[in-house]
Amino acid sequence: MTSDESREPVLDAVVASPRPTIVDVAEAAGVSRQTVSNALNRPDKVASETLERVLREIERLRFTPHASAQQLRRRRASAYGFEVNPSGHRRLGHILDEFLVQLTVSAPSHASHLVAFAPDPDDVIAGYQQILASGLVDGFVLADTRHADPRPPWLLERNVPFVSFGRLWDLPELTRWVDVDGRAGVLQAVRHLAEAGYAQIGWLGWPTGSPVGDDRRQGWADGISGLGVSGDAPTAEAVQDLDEATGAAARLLDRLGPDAAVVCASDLLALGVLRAARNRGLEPGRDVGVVGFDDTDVAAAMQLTSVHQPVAEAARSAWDMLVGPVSTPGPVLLEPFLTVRASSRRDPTGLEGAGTRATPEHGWADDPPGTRH
Amino acid sequence: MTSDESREPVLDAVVASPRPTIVDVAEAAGVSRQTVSNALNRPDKVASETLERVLREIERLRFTPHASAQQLRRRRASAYGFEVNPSGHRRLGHILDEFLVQLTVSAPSHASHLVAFAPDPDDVIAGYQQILASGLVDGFVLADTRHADPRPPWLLERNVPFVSFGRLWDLPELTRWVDVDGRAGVLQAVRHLAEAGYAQIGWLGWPTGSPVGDDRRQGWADGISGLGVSGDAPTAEAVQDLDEATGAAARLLDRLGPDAAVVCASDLLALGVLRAARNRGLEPGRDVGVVGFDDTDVAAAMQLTSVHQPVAEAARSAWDMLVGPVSTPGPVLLEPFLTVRASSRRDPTGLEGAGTRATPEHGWADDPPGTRH
DNA sequence: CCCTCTCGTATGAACGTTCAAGTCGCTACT
DNA sequence: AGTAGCGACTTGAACGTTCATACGAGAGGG
Repeated sequence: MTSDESREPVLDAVVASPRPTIVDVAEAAGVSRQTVSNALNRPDKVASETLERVLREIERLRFTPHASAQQLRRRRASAYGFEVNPSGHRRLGHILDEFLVQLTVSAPSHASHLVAFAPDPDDVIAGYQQILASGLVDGFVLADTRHADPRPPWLLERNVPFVSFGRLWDLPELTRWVDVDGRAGVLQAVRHLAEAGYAQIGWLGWPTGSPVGDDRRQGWADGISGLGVSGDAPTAEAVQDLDEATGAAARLLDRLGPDAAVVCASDLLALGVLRAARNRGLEPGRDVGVVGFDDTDVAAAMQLTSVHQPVAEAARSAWDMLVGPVSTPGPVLLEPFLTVRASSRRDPTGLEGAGTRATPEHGWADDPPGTRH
Repeated sequence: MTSDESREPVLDAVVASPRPTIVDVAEAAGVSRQTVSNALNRPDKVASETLERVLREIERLRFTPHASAQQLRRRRASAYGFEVNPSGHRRLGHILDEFLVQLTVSAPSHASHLVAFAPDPDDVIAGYQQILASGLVDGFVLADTRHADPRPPWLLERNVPFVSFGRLWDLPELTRWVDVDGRAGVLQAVRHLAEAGYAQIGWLGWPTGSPVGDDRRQGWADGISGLGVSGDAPTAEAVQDLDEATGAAARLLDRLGPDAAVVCASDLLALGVLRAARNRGLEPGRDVGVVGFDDTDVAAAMQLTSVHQPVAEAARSAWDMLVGPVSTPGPVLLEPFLTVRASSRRDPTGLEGAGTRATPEHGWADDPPGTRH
């Protein structure tokens, strides 16, 4: 209203290109810095008329708060570190890459962003220490938690916020994780195969001892006993390597009767089954059912039925847990779903192509009526 | 030397946990803020004795400069945006994911870091605009440049630093890109197949019109004519889809004589050839040579010879171009290399497993004596 | 009528650096 | 001898916010 105390050369138009500051907006709207700040951060504290005027000026001047200044003053980066690995063990499947993408997609709704970093493999903790000490990030999203992982204890000790994608098997008292219920996924696979009419369902997994692998195998065991199909339920083991898998699959097929199916702990292992089957003239789907795990693009390419992880939902949960109130979520265990393709269909529907699709093809849309526990 | 003007309670030990600031270091070393700053940023401006003392205190107090404060004062974020996409077209191969990882690995040596962001697909530019206006990033690394991509002109107009992974086909005057010489890669593949003794070498590519695909095809054409193998050199086309590829491959095989080989524009297309070959009882490698492109993990899994892109080197070049002096690099075109697997070996060496390896297996170590133009 | 309370807004200071412009002492040129 | 120049270091200010606090006006209570 009273607008004649500013005697400096007031220009109506946006003068130069240098980014406008909060002070420019304040002057233009005839209020103080703080009111502009409030208009953005605590709109309820500003009289509605003033608020409107300020917001109008913000729009007109195309003002965007300067992130570094906010970070400095707020003493918070609103950023989180995500460790990426020069794919030594970039096994089949970029679940983690996809997880990073989904985290990034969800970041804005938490007024945060992600900073990628690659610690020295010889001293991973130092990498975390450094990026944290610089104030570049407030915390971390862990993925690919190893057995006896040094990171969770280290972070815990320093009170650094973090969340893990993948259960913290070593630290049962910790609840800040999201994971996908591998057991439930494999259970679904077993039921699906039983319904499809396969006479016998075997398991091809990793050597016992890996928590993830054991969990998935448990799903198979539960499925088998639940069906009462019991009788004979052969299993085989192979490490994550195609040749090994092919060999193990061949031996497994020897022990399975006709019309059998195999559920696998990974798409790569499943690939081994496909290969072993073809080697003896069996057509996947028609002659032997095969189901993989992870729904990698290889699975899509090979028309392999596979258990799909709801990565987008996992990312959302991770954010909630990371930035939400300390009280909120507890651990989250998500139910995966099956992407059915030709490798588990006995009917010859898909013969002209390579299989029809009952489920969203690439699956990447993610998250059906996603269930959570 | 003179150390008795500080009368405040001087504590020798690190007192509280709040992060030490440059002032704490200054006091501890008996110098001014600016000298500490200089010790870190312009060591040549500091007397060696003082320098040593300051650095010692920095170490002792575990001082790390506060990134936000630096960014604010320097008016530079030393950060660059990298757009990630919710993998609609996450076709076979995570070249881009791997590129992101390698960029991240190289970031520290340029005193920079990467911020991932996912713009609204309906207004990509707005996403760039916003993250830029907030001062969170100084520039961008583009990847997956589309035809008629709006981003390069937009960035150019605003003088925003950027570099592209992938040629800027639309803007020949722009030189700030790194790319992999697809033509040269395919040429290598053709020569390799000829040496291996395949009688005839066909091409399975994408429909004409995509710059990348046409470039790769040119490598095949060059290879064929260079070898004088000429005569009959059939080609076929398919879009990036396994069924299409399998069909096209079948038709292509019909037109090829015995002992022929096929070079493909992608691993997925090559997968189609493998499949078509097996459908008619041909053993890849022994009966028909197959080479793919991208050296995805699918290629590794299927023992498919493939052209490997030196992604790590590409990332390094991208950084050089992005943060280096305006004068430096010009465009960089990197030579890919061939990862040879069973699918292009006529001898039966690999029969017990699935093929022996002449080249670093997973290839991810990247970058042989990487050649650059 | 005075006192207290609340609401809306304003002011000074601070966050932790680096820039720009000093000061001081010494050397070396004219 | 005067002074310009240089090297080593210091000081005030600024970067653009938000925190903590203060202020003034009006409402409500005794």
